[in-house]
Amino acid sequence: MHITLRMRLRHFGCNMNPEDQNQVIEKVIEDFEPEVIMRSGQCFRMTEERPGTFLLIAGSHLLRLHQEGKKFFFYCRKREYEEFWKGYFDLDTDYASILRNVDPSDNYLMHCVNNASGLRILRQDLYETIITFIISQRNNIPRIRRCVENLCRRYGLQMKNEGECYYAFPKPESLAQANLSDLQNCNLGYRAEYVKRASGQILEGTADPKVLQGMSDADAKEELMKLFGVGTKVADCVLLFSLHRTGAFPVDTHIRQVLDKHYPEGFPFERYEGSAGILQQYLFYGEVN
DNA sequence: TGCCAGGCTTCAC
DNA sequence: GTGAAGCATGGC
Repeated sequence: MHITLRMRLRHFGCNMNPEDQNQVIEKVIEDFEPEVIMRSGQCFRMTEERPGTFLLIAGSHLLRLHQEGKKFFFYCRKREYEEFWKGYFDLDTDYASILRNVDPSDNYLMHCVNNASGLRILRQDLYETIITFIISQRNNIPRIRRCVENLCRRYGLQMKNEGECYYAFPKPESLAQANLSDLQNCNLGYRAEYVKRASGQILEGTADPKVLQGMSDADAKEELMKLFGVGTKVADCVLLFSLHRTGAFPVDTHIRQVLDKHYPEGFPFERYEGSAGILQQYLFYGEVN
């Protein structure tokens, strides 16, 4: 498969500046399963084009990723891999060492961890994570994907990658100034107003990423919850999936059911201080897949 | 056809 | 501070 893409790469890259040219970056990576990540409900713009080949748009970046066992082929600029995608997928973190701390007598958690081997907590763009998880509320994942795609096609910048057109995630300016009924036409329903007003607040300086970075988890959560349409659950998702605060533990209807059924005495947060959010994601994956 | 979805804001008390 | 009501839409 990667041979075909290499040929395409040569075709499109023939007249390009080498700096702007995609390359095939080959890596052997442990504990990394793109399909599991795609189905984990963290990101909504990742698809499997064909078995083993994934297409992902994050912010204004586009990546085609091909997998052959533990060998991965990243089709992007080398610099983009180093400065963006490696961090995005959290590839410098040793997940095996984190998972070794899972209580072996906790059969359910052990099952979930083994069932979602290769899951990683992404480091997504702050604004994109805020908006996509505002859209996620009282919504199902197929419809969230459609809503986000509608939003990107309507308000995102059209980009080109070696002749291939795609839409970047919209900027706060675009969504803050958007006509409310146009936003509703993206099938956002009542969330359209949340998206518009939260975008306006972000433009005015609420939830500034530089400010959030210096805050404790609790203070950052409080700051995020100043955004219209962001409550405790969405704030926890942003803390976990964008700011990589791995102690954040979003509780939605699925996790509530898991906790009620498998942890009637309470989830052992004290054992997993600082990493409970990672385990939450394994529990979530087990529940929805 | 009806329930439910990675919940939130508003309002009454 | 707490609890109930209302909210858009489509997947299953």
